[in-house]
Amino acid sequence: MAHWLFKSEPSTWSWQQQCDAGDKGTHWNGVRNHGAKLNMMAMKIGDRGFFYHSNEGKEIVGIVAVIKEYYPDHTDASGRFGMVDVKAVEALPHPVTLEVIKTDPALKDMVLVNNSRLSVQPVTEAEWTHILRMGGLKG
DNA sequence: GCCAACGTTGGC
DNA sequence: GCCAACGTTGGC
Repeated sequence: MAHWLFKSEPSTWSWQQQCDAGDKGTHWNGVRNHGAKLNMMAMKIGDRGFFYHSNEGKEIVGIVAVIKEYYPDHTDASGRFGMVDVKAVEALPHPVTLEVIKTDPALKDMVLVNNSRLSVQPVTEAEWTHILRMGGLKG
């Protein structure tokens, strides 16, 4: 199972809103970047991803699951981009901040550190388990 | 609010 | 198909 990181500005779409959407989940629409698109196309149902708040907070606040694989984004007039559906799984008891991530040698190769503008990113198994423990889960 | 980094657009 | 110009993102 692959792991991912979804970025969102809380003022546009927050973790709280994701939680309020419940098990039905929501469309992760609005992605207009080919790198992010390729990552979404690689997602399978059941894959997990971190939910990261950009600009405000700048921290990983929760975990989402992919519940629908890549399909066309009806909000994209050009028809070139698609989206997946995700639902909230659980919150991190201790959100992991960008500041902490940047100072941790084990996480120095994270895409979040090296290409912070990419809105949907892959996360390695090592990074995933490391951050889960830092966040207070499974550890 | 500023600005660097990056992606996209469009003229050639 | 190249590349300059432009717009957007997101950390600071």
